[in-house]
Amino acid sequence: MAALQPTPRSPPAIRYAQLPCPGCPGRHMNVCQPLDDELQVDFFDTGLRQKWARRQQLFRSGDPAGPIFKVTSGIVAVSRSLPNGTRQILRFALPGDICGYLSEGGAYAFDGEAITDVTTCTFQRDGFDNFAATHDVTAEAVRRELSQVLASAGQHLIVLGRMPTAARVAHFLCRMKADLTSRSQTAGLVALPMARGDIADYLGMRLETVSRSFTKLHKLKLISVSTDAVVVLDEIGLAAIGGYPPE
Amino acid sequence: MAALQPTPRSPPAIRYAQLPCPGCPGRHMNVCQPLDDELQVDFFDTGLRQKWARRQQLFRSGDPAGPIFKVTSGIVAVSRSLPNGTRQILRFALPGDICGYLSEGGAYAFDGEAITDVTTCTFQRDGFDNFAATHDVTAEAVRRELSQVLASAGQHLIVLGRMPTAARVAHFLCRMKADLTSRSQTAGLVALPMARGDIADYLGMRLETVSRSFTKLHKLKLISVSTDAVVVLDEIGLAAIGGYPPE
DNA sequence: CGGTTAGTTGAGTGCATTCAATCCCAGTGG
DNA sequence: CCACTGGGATTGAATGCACTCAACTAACCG
Repeated sequence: MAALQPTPRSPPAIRYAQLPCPGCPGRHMNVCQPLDDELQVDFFDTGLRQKWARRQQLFRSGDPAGPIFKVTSGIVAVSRSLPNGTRQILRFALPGDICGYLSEGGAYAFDGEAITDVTTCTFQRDGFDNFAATHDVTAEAVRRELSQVLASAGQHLIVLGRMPTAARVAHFLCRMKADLTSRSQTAGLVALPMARGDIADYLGMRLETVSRSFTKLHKLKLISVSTDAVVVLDEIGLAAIGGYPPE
Repeated sequence: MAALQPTPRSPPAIRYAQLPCPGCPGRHMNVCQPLDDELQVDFFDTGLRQKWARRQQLFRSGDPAGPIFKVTSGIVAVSRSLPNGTRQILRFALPGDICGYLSEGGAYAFDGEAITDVTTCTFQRDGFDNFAATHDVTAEAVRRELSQVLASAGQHLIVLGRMPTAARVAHFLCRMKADLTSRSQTAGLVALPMARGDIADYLGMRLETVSRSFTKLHKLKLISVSTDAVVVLDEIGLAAIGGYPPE
């Protein structure tokens, strides 16, 4: 479990050098995207750049709610673990995404773990809130980000509740492909920086089943598999199995 | 399916008679709760009271995003159906809750169906947005409502992804009990206005399995079951099985 | 070259599903 | 008043999909 490897909570923090948002090139609606240059500098001046090693914990469910993290590179898994040792990953926060935002009774609502090496722009919570409170565009962007994440969680509920395992994997691949393509990617190549076990924890299945699903989709000539990437051979067919896009 | 019974989309709308929020007595953070009396009158003056029959659709995924609904009595299921006919209920909107808020590309993101007879306070979307834009407390309340729903969706993901069926049902009962207790309810009696099939669609299982789970929990002397209610006999034991509350 | 970690594959089990029968109860008409 | 009907709920039997446990392979690093 997490306790086995003592993870330093706060890596060295470097003050942002008043640069325009490095992770912003916008996949998503984004909390700093709508700001003009001057405001963006003000905003980022309240943030610190931090680097995190793979498998480090950025925040932990139950801990007093501290900073908010904007992922600028790498991937953070937002998750929660159950007493029996299993964990469920709720979402992967990609570059540009915010995580550690939700709190319940003054504590982080979920765990945040670096799936790859990660850099974040780290904001003090009250500074972040104050900025949002005094700048309408940011408040609006936060609202949109929340809506976005909520819609995505809704989709995820459908996947976990109503799809067989192969379909889940197919859906996941389509989703990753769509997410990555909007960030300029080579043809059908979908990078999979996360381990099989992480995908399993995201899709509510076992890593062996993830593996079997990959080979199954491979045998159907829909994808070509390697450890840390997948080539989508038949996007239509894959989307059909994965029920993607919705409807 | 839905097409079988032609459901009139817009039941007769009655203009709100400038009354204080009828559904507000606050289970939750609420979009009209934080307003002072005068503002609340202004706010509700922009809403219409509507009545909906059981199994009527308030809004439909894919339809142009129309009004936003505040449930004032009854229960609305927010769901999405898959091509194969199965559906997943994402949440039950109880009195005080907002639904129909999320949109994707100008269309409702999900379906909304009255599980019981329902009354709503219905707001035009842009009127609602304008009000939130010009009243900070409302904007803040919307943000909190979104956070609340998002945290709840996260919990739901854990249930669907990582819990066996009996635990899902136990969790569901604990949750319903907590929700209803905060709205003053008799001892251990948990009302279940929704059908078994609805519970199944919410918990990602079949109605037969829901039924079996009920009898299983009954045999463990944790609950006593009837069609439209459950008596919780052993709250501790039930919570233990259902992993509720989280952690 | 040995050791470690991640991934794949195989065999067997079990839990939830499917399909079908039965039960229960409220509503209705004889 | 009671038999009939229909929808919802429960129960039973059999199937199958995903899980568990275990062996094996591949890649990586010292």
